[in-house]
Amino acid sequence: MAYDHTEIEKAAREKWASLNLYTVDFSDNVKDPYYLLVEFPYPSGDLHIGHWYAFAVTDIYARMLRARGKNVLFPIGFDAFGLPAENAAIKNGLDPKEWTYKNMERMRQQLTTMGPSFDWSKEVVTCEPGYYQWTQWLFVKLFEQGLAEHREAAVKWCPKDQTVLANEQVIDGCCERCSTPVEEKRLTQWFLKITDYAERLLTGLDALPWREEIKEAQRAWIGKSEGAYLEFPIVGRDEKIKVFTTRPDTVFGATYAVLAPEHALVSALLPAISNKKEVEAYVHATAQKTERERSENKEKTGVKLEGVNAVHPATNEEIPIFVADYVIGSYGTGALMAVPAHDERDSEFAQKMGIPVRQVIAPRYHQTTEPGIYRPEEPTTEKDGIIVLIKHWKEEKYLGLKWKEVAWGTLLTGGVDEGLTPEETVFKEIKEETGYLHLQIKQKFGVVDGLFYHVPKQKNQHVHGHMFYVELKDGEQEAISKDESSKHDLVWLTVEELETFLTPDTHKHTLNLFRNGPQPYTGNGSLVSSGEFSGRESEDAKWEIVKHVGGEKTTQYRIRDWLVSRQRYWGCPIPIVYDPEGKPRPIPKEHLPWLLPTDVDFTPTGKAPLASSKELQERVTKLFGEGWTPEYDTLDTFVDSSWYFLRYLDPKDLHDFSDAALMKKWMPVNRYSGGSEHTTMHLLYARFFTKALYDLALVPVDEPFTERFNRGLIMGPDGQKMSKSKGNVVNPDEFVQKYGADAVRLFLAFIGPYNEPGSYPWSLEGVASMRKFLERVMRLTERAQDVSEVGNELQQAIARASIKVSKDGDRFKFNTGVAALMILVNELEASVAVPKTALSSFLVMLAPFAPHIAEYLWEKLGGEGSIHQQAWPVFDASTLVESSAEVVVQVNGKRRGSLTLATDISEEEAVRAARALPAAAAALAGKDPSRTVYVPGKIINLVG
RNA sequence: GCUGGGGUGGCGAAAUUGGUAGACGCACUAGCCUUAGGAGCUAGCGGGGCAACCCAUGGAGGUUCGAGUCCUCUCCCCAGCACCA
Repeated sequence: MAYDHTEIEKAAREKWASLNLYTVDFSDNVKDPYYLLVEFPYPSGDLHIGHWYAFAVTDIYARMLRARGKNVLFPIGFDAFGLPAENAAIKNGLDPKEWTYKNMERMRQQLTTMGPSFDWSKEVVTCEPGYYQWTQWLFVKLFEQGLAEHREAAVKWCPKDQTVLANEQVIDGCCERCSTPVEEKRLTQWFLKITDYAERLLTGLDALPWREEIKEAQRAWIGKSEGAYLEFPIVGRDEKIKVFTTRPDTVFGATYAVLAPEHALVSALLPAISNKKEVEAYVHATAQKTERERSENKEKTGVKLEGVNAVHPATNEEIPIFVADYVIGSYGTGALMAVPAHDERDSEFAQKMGIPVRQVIAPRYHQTTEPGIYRPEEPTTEKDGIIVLIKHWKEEKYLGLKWKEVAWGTLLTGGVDEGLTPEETVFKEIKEETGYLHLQIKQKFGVVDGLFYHVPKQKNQHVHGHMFYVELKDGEQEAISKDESSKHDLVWLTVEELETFLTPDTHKHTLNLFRNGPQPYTGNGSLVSSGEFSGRESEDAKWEIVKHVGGEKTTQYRIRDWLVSRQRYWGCPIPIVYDPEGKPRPIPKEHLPWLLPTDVDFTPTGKAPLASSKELQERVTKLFGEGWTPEYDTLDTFVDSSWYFLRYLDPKDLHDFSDAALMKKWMPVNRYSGGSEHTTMHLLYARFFTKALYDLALVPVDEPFTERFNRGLIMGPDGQKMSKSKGNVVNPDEFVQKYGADAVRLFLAFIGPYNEPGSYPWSLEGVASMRKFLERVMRLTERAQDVSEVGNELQQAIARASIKVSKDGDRFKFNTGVAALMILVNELEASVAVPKTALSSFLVMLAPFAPHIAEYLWEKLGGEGSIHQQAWPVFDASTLVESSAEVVVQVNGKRRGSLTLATDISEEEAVRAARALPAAAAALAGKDPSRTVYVPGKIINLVG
């Protein structure tokens, strides 16, 4: 029996078609419904290996579930609107519609060669009026709900092609077609208010059993941050600068305010500004910058608004106002309070501009090295202290204190006594502890908090350490008390020596500030120089401070409203017309579908192609009257794909977008398989649509997809991403011709875990080995014979495979599923007789993976109907209960051998048997084990 | 930089609640069969050692009778976000 895969595959497909195997029966109320969804393809015209990976592997699961008695909906369609069709039109003068339909026809043929069990009767094509009229209807629903808005916004513009570009057409700030740097242009655009759903899109994630990776990517995209609005009045004016901050606890450290160049206040303040020209020039220069230039050059720039000042809301001090492009106009309020001591960007800007830095939070160190590890369980006393770095009067050396009682190297320290300032304490302590008399405080580094266990005093201390740098003027010294000199030795060290000498982290911190200059501290800690809040925990005092300065708690999201206008032809027309006043009006349902006109010019002219249609204008005039004008933009194709999974349930419905009863039964989608590139945009948009429609009572669920799996990527045979320029592109058709569709399916299933987004190299030998496996299966079938009873061991092997393969399918781990089938084949091959019944069970399990050859061999065995109508082999639990098992014998946790023991043996007997094992006895060297661990069926550990 | 996911043979990868590390396959080696083989069959295949054994899941510690799996630190790779206040 030769394996003529071409003939076998053709025959199998004809058989399935004649039996109409894959049309899902919506009226079935007995079987459990299961909705298995794969992202529908764009009809690019050529089916590549990635399509195979997406559809053929997911098909394995669809088939497996059907065999397991589920009523499976496994639909397919085309995401048929989009740019490539229009580019083909521009480049080669083809009609986008013809081009698309021709491609779809070709792709349907190619998809068929995979042998997938799609239910084609549910096919959805987004560019068909029967589909897009409902995209339009849903848009109108959102518009009526206030979720679609018409407003001005910046768009990407290619000056060379004279056309607006979609975000995804901008690669590294350049036009994807001509590599010209993209500019921004302001146009009135349609937005869907996804921001209204930001919080629900975020909290909804918690209950979804998706991989953390996917959920985190969505969380990052939504970008929630909690903070407050604070207001900084402008001296002598009515306007106030409203800022957003997540760190109101640092407000006392705000030493200037910054406005984004596009902030409305900048132009409002211009008359009052004395350096008006400079400010205007800066604002203009920023506006000229492309997105690329802004993100490339992270060097801080900005201009001070001379002649105007803001009032600090806590201290009432006047602080300067700057305009700087490191502030993003569209985030928060487009203005911020700058705290250079506690924000990296503000620190950088302040250093460049020479703006004062004010520390308001003390960095905190818990001592984590011996001696003096902080003991959180014991009480802690708080006090102020000093940490002083002292320079020698002649040499480049600094004073270290080497403690005698403990292995502790420090700078000079001391407690600040009642009534003394830290500065006074510096003079006092230096004199007392070292005897040096003449010195000068050169630098103050602010405050650092140290929490440590004071070994001599035997208690925890929390010291607010005021850091100083002091230079001795000369070596003149008076005698110090015995008491002082007995505690420590004075040593003069270089900076490098000091670094390893110092024990407490706070002292290392002091040295670091001396060597590297001020660094912003962005953590939490005790507040200092913060008026009545000084000494408080920054985190605890945060919201009280907001209240104190008259601020308002608020939450900001990074996610922006979804811009859905595209100045493109091949898309769903936006169902809007403008009345003579220019007000947008939704197109009434009776005029839907609002057809895409055909008399248009696609050549990029800087205007939307629909504007060139005479028919469209005539249509509007005829239906709505003189003075009414059409909307010329079309919808982003992500809108089309945000609800297609609802349409699959009722693709031909002329009266509604879907069927309420069917949605109730089939939604949410049980499992959605797709690519990781759709983790944020598509998945968020589809979730947003579902939630919005749920609120309109149009959809019965508020999350569309219960499970989501991102599949991996197939790389070229060289392990590199496939690309024409590398010449490593794998053409699936070649392999299908040579080895057959079943071998290709098996290999794709076997190549790696399907439940994680890894990348797997294609391998010629790998596909060939799957072909060999299938040939072995054929030879095995030839050996099959009628045997009255299947042996127990074979029965168990089949049961093991059945459980393993279905469990692995549920986890989307087809690689180990295939391995289990291979193991079963190995066992069948090894058995003297191959019972037909055993082989049938195997073929039913192989069928989801290799549907064609399984069908063929099923017939050879004389099976009735189609193998794809057969039930998955299910076994009684008792089949798997084994009377004996191999148990590993360990001595002190090391393997010394193994025993085959009855599973119901007592621990005592098991241990006796283990001790009788020569290797175990030798390892025990005649001694009795002090303890034994027995895990039945697994392990016996004798601990000596 | 931040967040998330990972590091296991020459390669793709396996490993329920902690319980024989490397299943299954590729490549490779030896042998058999064959006119021949890009076929088939048998055996081997983490490292060291004649062997008993010893060492091995990025590295260092720890918990445990027992750790790829749990904890702490650290290095490296991948992905997402990134001047988001």
